[in-house]
Amino acid sequence: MAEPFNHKAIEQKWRDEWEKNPINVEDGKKPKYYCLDMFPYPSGNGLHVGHWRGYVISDVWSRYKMMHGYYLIHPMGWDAFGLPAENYAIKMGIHPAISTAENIKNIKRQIKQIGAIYDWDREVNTTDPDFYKWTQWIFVQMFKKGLAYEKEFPINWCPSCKTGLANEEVVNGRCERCGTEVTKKNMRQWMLRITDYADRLLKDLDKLDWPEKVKKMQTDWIGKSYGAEVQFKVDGRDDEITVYTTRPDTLFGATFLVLSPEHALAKSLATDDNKEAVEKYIYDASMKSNIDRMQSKEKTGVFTGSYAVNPLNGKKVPIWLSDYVLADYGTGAIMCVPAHDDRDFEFAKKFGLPIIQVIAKDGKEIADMQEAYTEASGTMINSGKWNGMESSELKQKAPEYIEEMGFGKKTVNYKLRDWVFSRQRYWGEPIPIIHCPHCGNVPVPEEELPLRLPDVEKYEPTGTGESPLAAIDSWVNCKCPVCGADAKRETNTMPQWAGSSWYFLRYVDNKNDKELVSREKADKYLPVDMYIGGVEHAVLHLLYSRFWTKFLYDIGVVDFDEPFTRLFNQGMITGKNGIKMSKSKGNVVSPDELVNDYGCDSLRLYEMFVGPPELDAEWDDRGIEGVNRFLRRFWTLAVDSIDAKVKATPEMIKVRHQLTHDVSERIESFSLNTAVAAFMEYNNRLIAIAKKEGGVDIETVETFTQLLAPFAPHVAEEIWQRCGHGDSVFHSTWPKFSEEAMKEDIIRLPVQINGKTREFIEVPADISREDALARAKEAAANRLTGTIVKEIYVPGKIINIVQKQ
RNA sequence: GCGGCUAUGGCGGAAUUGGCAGACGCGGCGGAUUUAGGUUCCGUUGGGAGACCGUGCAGGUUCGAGUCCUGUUAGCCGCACCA
Repeated sequence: MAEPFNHKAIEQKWRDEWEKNPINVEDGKKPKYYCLDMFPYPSGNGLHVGHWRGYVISDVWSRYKMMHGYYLIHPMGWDAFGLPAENYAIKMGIHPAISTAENIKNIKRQIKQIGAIYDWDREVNTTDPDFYKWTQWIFVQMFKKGLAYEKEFPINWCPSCKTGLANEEVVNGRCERCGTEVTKKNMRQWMLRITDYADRLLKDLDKLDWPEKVKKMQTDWIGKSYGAEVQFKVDGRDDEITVYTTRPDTLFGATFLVLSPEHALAKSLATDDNKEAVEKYIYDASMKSNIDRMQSKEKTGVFTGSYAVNPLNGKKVPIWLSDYVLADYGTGAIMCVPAHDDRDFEFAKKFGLPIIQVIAKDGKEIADMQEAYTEASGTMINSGKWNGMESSELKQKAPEYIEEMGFGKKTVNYKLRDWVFSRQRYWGEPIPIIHCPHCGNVPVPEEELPLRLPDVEKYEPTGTGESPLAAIDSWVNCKCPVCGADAKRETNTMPQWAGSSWYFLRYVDNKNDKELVSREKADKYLPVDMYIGGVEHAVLHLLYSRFWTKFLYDIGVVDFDEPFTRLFNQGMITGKNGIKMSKSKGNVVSPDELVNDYGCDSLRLYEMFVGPPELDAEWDDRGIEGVNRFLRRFWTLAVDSIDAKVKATPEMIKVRHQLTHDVSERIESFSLNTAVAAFMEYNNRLIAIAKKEGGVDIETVETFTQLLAPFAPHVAEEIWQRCGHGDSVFHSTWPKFSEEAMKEDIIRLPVQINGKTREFIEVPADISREDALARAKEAAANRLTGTIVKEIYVPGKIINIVQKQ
């Protein structure tokens, strides 16, 4: 009898052994494979079983790749700057530098329990000056290229976090971090010109092996649209109003203009009669929060009293203000064609403005229009020289016509805004800029980087719009590096997304003090082949990283312009009833106890077994019993079989090939839950065989062990050693299967009568159609009472006999 | 409102190109071992007494539909006046 399975002893033994003799080593010949986890921010709550899942997925995949002969880049690090870390520090009353260090220690301990094959020599920490030196360096390069610039304008402001936010950080009008309603605040900001990259960010999505969902989210976020800008002269004045439209084909149907209340001309367009109402409307709009503005679906508006002239037909159209027109999209002004736009239709109805149809639906004008006809299909009517044209065609050509006629031009618009890059917080990379009264903004000289974050006593956000750094005179006051005059440092810090926008590059050369990454190492190890993490970063981190990578490509730091070739989003582990695990809900399941009771290998297996890796799964502790039972049963089978030394039977060989096939295929298609099911199924089969034969042959034990190794590395390594191997199972080559050897000789074929399964026949796998049908008819003779009208035989699958009574 | 995903036993979930629905596991039930409980092992487990019925619901295509098509409902996620 086998000795009992002692997970603690086995796991400890191999943990120590792998530490002493690392198994992932480069020999200069192996190709590289870079499998990356989204690195965690060091939260004070530690890891729960949901965090484990992603790390186990990436580790299974990494080890699987390793057994295919790759040298792995599989690093781990800490995203330790930013709001989450700082808010936690403030809550606990501990300096963020200290709390961050403590949390990293704890999480690192927990991550090590996973038994993943991380290369800790590559570890990075975004708060390490040796790391953020390069974050600052990238900013300086962007500044030099004109991609980082200062601007004063109303930005999103979180009153709770007391800092400005990027558009990407505002979710449904609330702060992405704390859920507080975001307000507007007019502030001087550092911006990054991500919009310069909009087209490339959009186009290059095509070459990525990413979930369609994420690509779509980025596409929508970038929001490219094609249309035209059209200039309308203000009647009786010199001013012009430029509108942006995607439907220039409907220009003849424009019966009024609407400007956003923030439009530069809004106030001055008001005639004396309307002045009061207009000013009140502008004021009211300025007091509305984003959420109010989003929630009030009912259109509001005010007439300015002024008119514009439709450049196409010379007609006077009234100019209105309304907050449904966004100030920061397009030109902040639109031409309204109520007949062919839902919003314009609603507005026109409410305020009694004329509706002119210019596209004939199904060849005629709509008699009693109840809703706008928004499709660009139909013949143009009421459109002067454009009459008779096809709308869809005109939509394409109109921008050029307008350009030729000289009152507008073809344009492309994006929803993507430039990245608000400064934060009025302490815990971030200081922006390396010096404000000189003579030279303007001057970057901190590169040789002076890193510009260290000074130690402060008061690190709480001030709420005044100034960073806590502004209070440190000795730090703020400096000399201009260009002219030597008294100057002041920029006191804003970078957002939490700065370090994570490029950290994956640093892993491959994390000790380089001359360069961000050496070109040699970048060429050798980058880009990331597989990136694994949650979907919550679809438009934040993943968009920013792509932007920074493209920039680094442009300045020659790296030779690729997309950082993550393949992306996998794992589903979330939730508590009962799909409720997100959180400390406040009290439904957090910690892995620590489970590791202690069942072992890391069992928990790893269970994490994979709970469901498809890409879908959310509800955690249920009880399920771990099942995988633990499997592991113990396999242990017994393996250890007993090693002793028994039985010879392989044809059945064992066949099962071994089938197992290899099934597991390989399921891992390859990322169906890790069914791969675990395959282990269990084949384990059951092999136990049954072993009962008959006194064990299974050593090669079958070895193969099973190799296949299991990515999932349960410790047990696998132990059994592998007991099979007589001196080297690690992870240095062995992934088992191969042969279709020939897998084949069953005799198969059980279902026989259907009129599509319903009635009988089964056992036949040779290569039986001919005639023989199969004959056997089927024989078996189902008493049911074949009618006339046979059709006979279907799908080899290896099914027989269906269709009869008529 | 628009877009996407999901819907299968008591539960988590399996089912290449349409081809035995419910693999695998949890839970349940019965038995063996045990002084007993737990463990372990064996058996059983969609519903129905049965003909049969069963993949959210209603149709359709097909010899055959969980899978394809049309419509519809519910839940989750994303976007949300982007002209």
